[in-house]
Amino acid sequence: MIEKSTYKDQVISFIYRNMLNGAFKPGTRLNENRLAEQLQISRAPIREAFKELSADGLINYRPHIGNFVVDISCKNIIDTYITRGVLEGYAARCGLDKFENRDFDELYKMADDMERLALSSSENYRLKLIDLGDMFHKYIFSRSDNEQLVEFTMKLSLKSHLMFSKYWFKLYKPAAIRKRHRDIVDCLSLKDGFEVENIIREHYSETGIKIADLKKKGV
Amino acid sequence: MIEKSTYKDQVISFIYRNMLNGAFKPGTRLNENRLAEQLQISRAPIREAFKELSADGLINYRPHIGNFVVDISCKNIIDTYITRGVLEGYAARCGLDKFENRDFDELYKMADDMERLALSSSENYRLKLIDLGDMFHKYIFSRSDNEQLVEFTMKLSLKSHLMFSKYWFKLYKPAAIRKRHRDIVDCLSLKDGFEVENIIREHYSETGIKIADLKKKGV
DNA sequence: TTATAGCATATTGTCGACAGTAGACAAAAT
DNA sequence: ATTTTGTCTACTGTCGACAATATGCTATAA
Repeated sequence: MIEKSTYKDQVISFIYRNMLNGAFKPGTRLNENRLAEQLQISRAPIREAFKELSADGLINYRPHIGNFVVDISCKNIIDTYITRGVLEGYAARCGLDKFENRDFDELYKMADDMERLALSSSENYRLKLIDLGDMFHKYIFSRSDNEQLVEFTMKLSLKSHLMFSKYWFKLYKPAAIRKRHRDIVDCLSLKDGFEVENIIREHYSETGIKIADLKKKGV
Repeated sequence: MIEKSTYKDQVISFIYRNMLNGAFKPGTRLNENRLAEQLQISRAPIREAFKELSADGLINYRPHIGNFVVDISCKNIIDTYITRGVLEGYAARCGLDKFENRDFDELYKMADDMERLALSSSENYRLKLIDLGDMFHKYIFSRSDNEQLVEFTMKLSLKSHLMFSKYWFKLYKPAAIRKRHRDIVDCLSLKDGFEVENIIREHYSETGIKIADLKKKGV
């Protein structure tokens, strides 16, 4: 299906790109006039884009003052990951009955591919690794059949993707990446809802703490 | 402190009020021009308000078509309450250590007051009951010290408040309201995180199912 | 009669201009 | 020297008008 695109949507993806490539660093002020001039459009669609980004928690809006790329504290990073773990953990538990053997095969394969990608030093492969990680987790929480749960989970996914993806490849060794994800699949295949929630919560809170740590050290 | 208010904020609370009093029923189209004329302002602040309401999941935005008060399906009602239970349950678990005896006294008192208010037939007391219910739960999840968690929980709180508060007084008998909430406090005071999560999840999923049921019967 | 193409109308999307506010700096008062 | 007051500027908030789009209606063709 062909997507209809307004200026607002293009502004949003423009800002996404700039956040990802580091042009819009945390704390940066996003000036309406400058952006409008830069993109050769009026301020209206810029403002609409800001509202949406603000709702997703990616920029910080202060009335009469302006919009700023969110600058997340260490505590907030951990909170975000913990919350993500709670949501995805429960989502996985809900969808547990729907997983079949071919799902586990697929997920194991993803975990193996992650290791392979992580072993490469190419920038391009690194990006693929990040995408694959997103896919892995989305595969898991999407089974829940609870729209509200999925919506929140994806919101946090987007946030951590844009804010922290630059850290991800520094967190774990390739073999550890594989193991951490295979462990989740192992747990899923045992169909023990309680343990599934636990391991996914652990998975995220551990990562959150590591990223907060990296940030504190000012990487 | 003096509150500064823009037109956008006033539009938002105008729409809140109308959703609560039933003037803007689920599915209603919100026409920009009409609202602008009605409130004697331009369309700009109206559109800004829409963006914010849409982000909170209270209205539904369809590009190039318009904005509509969300019309939630029965499944979606249940999903919303289940998710709320998951979030508040975990938040309560996180803040469990911070609860002291005087907190439990306070919470028990709230539960008792709820019964008293529920016994009255006055419209005004009914509204107070709803507020007290919100306070009770907020008292619990606010202890978590996890901003992200609290943010999501409050979002769902707002949503269910605006969409379903008209149903609440039909759900349980006054004595049951008291008991259901006292049970939660009992559980909190035992400081068993696992059980706390469970009882709060139950609390919400049960309510979600009941409301979905009422809606299906077309009350 | 039914299907399709084009027109009409209402509504959203975008524009450029102006109004109002926050924050910085300079001037005045103590 | 320090605090207060006034002014100036850059920015956000709001405006009314126009452009683009969706949808229903009508006319035409099969």
